[in-house]
Amino acid sequence: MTNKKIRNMEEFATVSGLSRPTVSKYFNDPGSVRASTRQRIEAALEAHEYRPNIYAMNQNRKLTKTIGIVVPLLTDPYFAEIARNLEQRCIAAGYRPTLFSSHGDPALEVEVLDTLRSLKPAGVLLAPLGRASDHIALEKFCGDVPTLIFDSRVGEMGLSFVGSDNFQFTRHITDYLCRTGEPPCFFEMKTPATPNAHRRGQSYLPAMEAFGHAPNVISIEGEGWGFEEIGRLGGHQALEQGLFSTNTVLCSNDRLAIGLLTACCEKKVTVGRGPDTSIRIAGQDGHPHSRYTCPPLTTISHDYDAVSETAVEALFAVIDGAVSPWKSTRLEGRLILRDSA
Amino acid sequence: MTNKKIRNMEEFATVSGLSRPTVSKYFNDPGSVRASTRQRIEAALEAHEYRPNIYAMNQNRKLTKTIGIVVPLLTDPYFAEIARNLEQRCIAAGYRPTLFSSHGDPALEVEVLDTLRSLKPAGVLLAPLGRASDHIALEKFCGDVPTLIFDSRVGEMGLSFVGSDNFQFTRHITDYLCRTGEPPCFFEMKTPATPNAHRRGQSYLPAMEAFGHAPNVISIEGEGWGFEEIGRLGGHQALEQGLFSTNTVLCSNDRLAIGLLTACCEKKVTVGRGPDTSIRIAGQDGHPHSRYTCPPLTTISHDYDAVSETAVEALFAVIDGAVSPWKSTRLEGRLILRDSA
DNA sequence: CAAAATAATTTACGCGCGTAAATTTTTGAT
DNA sequence: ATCAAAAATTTACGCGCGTAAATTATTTTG
Repeated sequence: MTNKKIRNMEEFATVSGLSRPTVSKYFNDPGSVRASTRQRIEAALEAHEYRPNIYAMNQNRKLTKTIGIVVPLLTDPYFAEIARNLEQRCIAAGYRPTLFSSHGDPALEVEVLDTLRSLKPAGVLLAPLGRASDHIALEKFCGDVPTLIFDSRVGEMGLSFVGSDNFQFTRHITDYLCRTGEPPCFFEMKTPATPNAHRRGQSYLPAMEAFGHAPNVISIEGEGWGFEEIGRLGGHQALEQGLFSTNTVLCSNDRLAIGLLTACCEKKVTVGRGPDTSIRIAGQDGHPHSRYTCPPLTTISHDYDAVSETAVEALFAVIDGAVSPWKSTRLEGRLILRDSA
Repeated sequence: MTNKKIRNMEEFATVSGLSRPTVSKYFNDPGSVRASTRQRIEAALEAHEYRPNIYAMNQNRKLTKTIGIVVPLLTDPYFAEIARNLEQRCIAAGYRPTLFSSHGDPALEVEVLDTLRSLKPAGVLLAPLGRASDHIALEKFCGDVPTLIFDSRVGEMGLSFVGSDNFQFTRHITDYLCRTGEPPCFFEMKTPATPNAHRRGQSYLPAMEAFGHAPNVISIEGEGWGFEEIGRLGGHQALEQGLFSTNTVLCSNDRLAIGLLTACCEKKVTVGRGPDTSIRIAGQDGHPHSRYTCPPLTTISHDYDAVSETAVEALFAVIDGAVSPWKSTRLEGRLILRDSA
């Protein structure tokens, strides 16, 4: 490393013995310059540690190398995990991912989108809040920025949708529960935040019918994104009022199940599939925490990798110029058998 | 809203009947222009929806309005929660927070810092990985960017340190456990990732001594940030080999405790403080999930709000020109009594 | 080895804004 | 009404880079 510091691309071009436009080309696409030229630049890069000014770079580009990743609630490990997955794929593809959380607030979601718009991103991976989202604002944003919707579908917005097949989720785990014991009651929020929850509720009915069982849906009160607490309170109520008509409960999602497990614990109701337990509980999502509940939670898991890869690939294809009609891709879940059911 | 779109600040200044430099002043500090001028700008702002180009703005500023927030692992709800807290405080203060996670990887931590450097942030709130961090790279970064270290202290880096008083944490909860039952064993990782864990281990010994009890530290194997799994595996081993000399276990942190709870569940060891339970388990951190374990976890909680506020205030003070010597602020934790101990 | 194809260079302009200095206008107190 | 202080304006320059067009150098091909 030499002593004098490089201030701009002009100076850096000089020390590497090239012209500024050539160096500029390199930074915008290292593959667009001759191999020998590339080596000279990379050698100079190690010797002088220069990095182009991002702001000056992006000012004149209509599209940057930024990818926005937006999730409804980053404190939910499920979204944190999928965000991490997406983030790493973006980096691997040479983009600069930037992470945003709507924190469960529709107004904040719109603000995030406004911020994102001014960032001129090459594309955005957006998991919307769902029901509470400002649909008009979302639609408008999708018109301005190449946006791929994931996790929660809202209309036919954006380039495409990638998520999980909620019908398959519920059908599959209901099948399992029916085959291995009493048929499950369905434990859900009365006014769910996302359309996924609605689909799961819808799917429960025919799945039960196929086995000739009468469905029993317990819809509990509760607003917002504090699912564990909602599940816990609703669980207490359901247990007290004897709303569970069988000894098996399928929860609309894992966080609700975690709350219900806590309620059971507080009520001294033993959970599990053994002979000395009184209730079976299953969730849906494959939440990162589900492995560590007591007992460990039987659930049907998102295919995190496949969802992430499909979403990212679809977005990159469009960024690279592909034109394809809107479509919805829904991936199947994998049953994870543990002790709770 | 009128039809023609504003392309730049020049045009926006024209429609609002002002000069560009005045408008520029407004965007850099709305309070720096006369009230009547401010109103005219804000009226025009609503009528024409113009937003200054961030890239052009930041190009000529040596310091931007960006605040970098870096945590070791965003998929850990503890860090996600504190990041959310910090984020909102930054927004409230008129800054643009940008979130980064090192994902438990020292190399990635350095990359994040490099990215951050090129963002010319007004300041950075950094929770380092700790032991695994590249100390030289961190030190260098702190020399370039106003950086406040939080959560895990590493030397005397940056402007200051804000975190929790780990000595008080362990002393306090050990006291509680000693007073209410058998004295606790201490369950920890042999090679912890953060200095906090080390302090807690150190603090356990004198706390036990004060009660005249012999300490018993169980140090388990395990590398990385998968604390629950490490706790679970270590828990199985400890239970099988009878390493817990009393019926009470204090874990170095909540995630380890969650893993131990799972191990107990898998081994049919009943946890709680009732007469019909065989082991008491407590954690440390006030992890967002600790309320929903089975049984709910007794723990000593970080004061999330106070830590966040202190950190943010300290950083803003320096950004606003205050000069103060490096100092370490450590806030006390609050005991949260639940059913596990 | 010459011609064609490819890569690099030179030259030149503009992006959208920050910002400094000098000037004019407005404000608020006397 | 008068005048000093404060605010806004005008003027002018520069930041660091993208990018286009024309030119020159290098590599590849037949």
